[in-house]
Amino acid sequence: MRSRLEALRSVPFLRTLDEPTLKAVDARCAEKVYLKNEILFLEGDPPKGLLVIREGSVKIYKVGGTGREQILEIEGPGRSVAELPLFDGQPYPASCAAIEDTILLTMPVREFHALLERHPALSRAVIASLSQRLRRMVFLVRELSLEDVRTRLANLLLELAGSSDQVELPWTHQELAARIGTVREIVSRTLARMAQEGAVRIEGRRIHLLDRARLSS
Amino acid sequence: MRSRLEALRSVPFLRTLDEPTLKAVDARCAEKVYLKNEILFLEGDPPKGLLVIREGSVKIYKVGGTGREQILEIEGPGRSVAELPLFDGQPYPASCAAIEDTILLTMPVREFHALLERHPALSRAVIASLSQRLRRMVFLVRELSLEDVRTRLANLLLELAGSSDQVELPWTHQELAARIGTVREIVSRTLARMAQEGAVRIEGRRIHLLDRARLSS
DNA sequence: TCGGCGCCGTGACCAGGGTCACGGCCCCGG
DNA sequence: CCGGGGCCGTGACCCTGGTCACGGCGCCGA
Repeated sequence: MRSRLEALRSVPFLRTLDEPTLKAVDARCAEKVYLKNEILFLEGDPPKGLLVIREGSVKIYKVGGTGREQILEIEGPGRSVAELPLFDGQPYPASCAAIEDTILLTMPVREFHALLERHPALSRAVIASLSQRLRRMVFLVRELSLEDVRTRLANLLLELAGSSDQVELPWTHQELAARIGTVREIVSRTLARMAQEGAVRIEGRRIHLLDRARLSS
Repeated sequence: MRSRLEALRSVPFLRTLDEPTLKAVDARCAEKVYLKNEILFLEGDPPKGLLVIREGSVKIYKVGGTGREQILEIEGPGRSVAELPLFDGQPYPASCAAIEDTILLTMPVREFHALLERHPALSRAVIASLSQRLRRMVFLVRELSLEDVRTRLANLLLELAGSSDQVELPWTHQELAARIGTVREIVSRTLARMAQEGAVRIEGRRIHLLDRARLSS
């Protein structure tokens, strides 16, 4: 992710804007650096503006009474986060923290609303983007409610691998666990079991998917 | 819910339309009756149009391999369902069935898209509506992942009761269970335990909330 | 070089909750 | 009036997965 402009341009719904408009927007964005583990905002906070990741990545998550953490979404460069409060004026439904050092652009709330009013095409793009998010949440609900840990982990691995037959795990077991709604130990054990069954081979942080059929069984 | 027009008018995002437009829309809507348990569409089906409930109610749900069912949403008169595919062209992410006899209005896909283009305010309202849904899903994820059955059931009861101190259960235990991601037997047992603890009193289908504090503990 | 910290693996334990089976109740239709 | 189907309550059983504890490894900075 080179320039601020590039970052803005790669946000799905901002892509609909023409170049001059984008430049104007760019000029009004503040930039801020967050260190790994630093918190961008907490559940319940009032909207801060439209946040666009220029570099790094962040997690959107909820924490429960026991301190366990459920990650809703992880976003990387060229993605925006936490638009929800912008749209409905309600506070953030979840918290957000940097999972590595991160550079963030912030577009003021009013600026974004002005854009929305002036560019009808933007609204349609926003709708598409929200639809995406909603689908992901529905998927998550389905998994949490109806699938066991083994299956959820397998699905995550398959998703991370894409069409390749190996994954370089981008996160710790802790983070994997929070993503699929369980705890570190269980991820560790489940991976071990998968390896033992011959479904995967584990080389440190790299995982080879040996038998996709067996994995998703 | 008297007339078709009233039904349309009470859909949150259609409210933004002026009366003549709404009448024109009304004229182009098909009406259909579904019997209890009849299926409106299945996960993966292509979009059928914008569906508005005139009378009755439906559930949006997912089913898992073991046949268990997770309800995502229950919608009643004056609400629309399954807009997602309309917005992003993808197939339905979940299935939908009538939980009682239901009268449904169907607005053709193209008609809705035409409306979207011609009425910018509609887009903004749609965004608000989607945001709502997204919030509900986030809430559901949080509960499924981080709360136990006792808590989820208590929350549901509190939500159903609103500010009243009693609820007339609108659904069977089976449906309650599917809503909070568990099974009939557990709901039955958990209610019994709550009663025994003095948190509620159960009179058939009617539940008195005796001790809200103890309930949400 | 050493000490500490973050991450990972594993064993032992425990409990929430899912499954199965069965019996009772209520209501409706034949 | 009876029979059956839908719904509910409950006991017995078991297993997934969460908790606790501990030890090992690798890395980095003092």
